Amino acid sequence: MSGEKILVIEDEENILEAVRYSLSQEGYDVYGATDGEKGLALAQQLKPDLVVLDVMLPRMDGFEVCRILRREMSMPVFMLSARAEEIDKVVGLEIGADDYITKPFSMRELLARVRNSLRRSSSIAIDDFIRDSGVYTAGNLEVDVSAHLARLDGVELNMKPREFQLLALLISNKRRAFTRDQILEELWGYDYIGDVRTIDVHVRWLREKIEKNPAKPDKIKTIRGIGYRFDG
Amino acid sequence: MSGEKILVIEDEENILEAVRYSLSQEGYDVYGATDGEKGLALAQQLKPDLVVLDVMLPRMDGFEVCRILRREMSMPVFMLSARAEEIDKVVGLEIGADDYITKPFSMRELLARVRNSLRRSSSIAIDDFIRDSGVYTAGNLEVDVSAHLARLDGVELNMKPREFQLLALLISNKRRAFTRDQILEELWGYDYIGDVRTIDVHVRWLREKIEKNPAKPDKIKTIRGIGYRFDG
DNA sequence: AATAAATTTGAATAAATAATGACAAACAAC
DNA sequence: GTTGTTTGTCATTATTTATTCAAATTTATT
Repeated sequence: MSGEKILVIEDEENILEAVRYSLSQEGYDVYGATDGEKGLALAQQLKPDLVVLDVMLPRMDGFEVCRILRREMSMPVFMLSARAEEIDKVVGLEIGADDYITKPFSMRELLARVRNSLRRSSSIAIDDFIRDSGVYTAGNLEVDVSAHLARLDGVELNMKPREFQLLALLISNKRRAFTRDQILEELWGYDYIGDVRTIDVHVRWLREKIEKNPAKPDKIKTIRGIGYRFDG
Repeated sequence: MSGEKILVIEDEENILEAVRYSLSQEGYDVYGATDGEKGLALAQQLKPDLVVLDVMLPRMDGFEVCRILRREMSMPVFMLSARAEEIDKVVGLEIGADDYITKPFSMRELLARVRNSLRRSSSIAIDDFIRDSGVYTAGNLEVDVSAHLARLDGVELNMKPREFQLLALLISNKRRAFTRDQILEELWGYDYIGDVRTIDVHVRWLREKIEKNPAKPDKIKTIRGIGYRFDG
């Protein structure tokens, strides 16, 4: 099982190890370097899919490494820094990092951002449906994502924002089963704290609008033990 | 019913008790410690599923405890801190907690986060091959893991969660014989306590759905003395 | 063919999960 | 602010599924 390669450049061993461990758990191949020069060399050799880069590094600081990386390669770069101000100083420098994460950060946050960033480029991606301006249809249902509009038998449905998001997510990934957790993370965001059963309720409302018989849905199917799936 | 073990390390008795009480109510087995050293010792002995850790502790501060825990074990660690500034003070020091919660926090928030975190880590085993989202076929049988769907002669089968997991495991490892123990470990988790004969029963349900003649199976073969094997 | 061991099958019970309905909180528009 | 709308939570009910156990059957071995 070969995951994507991530290079972590960080001089504090504890942080390096913690990050390395968490990312490995998620299935990535993680490589580490403890100073800027080594990190840069390793990056050039490995061509990782993503780089996590501390700002304060011995031998060559994170900004410098980032600048060079940016000249040569195009993977996402995440910068870690001790404090917000430290980053503020250089934001004007237009280093070109893709994301800044300030210490102390939670692993949860880092993982979520990495996941988000890499998802785009991976093949089993969830459609980035907000930018996606496609029109999806399924039987008598028609969903125009960019127009933010859904029609049933040609008549416009009055949808609440959440409902529409949910519908858009599901219909733009027909026949893919989503767990409630995936839906929460996708629509509510990784840091949302809430009850997964909320999803059930939204699904119910959605069904009332788009299903002929909401109790026997033929569009949004329940996958017991998993979640929901849109069947054309 | 044995809930998951949670260790709370917090020197303020009120908070400790409040947290302990709330978590117990949710069905977790909660243990408490009032200073860093005791907490660390208890953690090493208990191997809890999650640790809630105050930043300011007598005898050994939270970051130190976290660092050591991180080196030795891999459970999620939640850090509690008085305020954002308190964390700022130690910025540059060690990090690596899974989540930070700043005081004053609501019990509801803590509970929700704990619940989320544990839910996530407990469903990793199953996700393992859900992530492996191929489509497998064997004769007239077709299994689409990402859609969580199986078809026989083109018609959709109505599968129970466990049945599907079992089928997915077997068919994605055609011609490999699994012992009942391996199956249990793979699908139920290594720490599951239960009768291995349960597997037989699930195999039976499965055969009834996918075999022409369940008594003379040509897909899921019994390997006497060993277990089962999927033959294409 | 008899015996022992393992598996299949059937049925009962326990447990888990989802649908539903009612309510409360958050948010936006006025 | 007040009103109305949207969103999220919670408890209840209904349903489905998992598990265990024991009896019947099959298979291997002597």
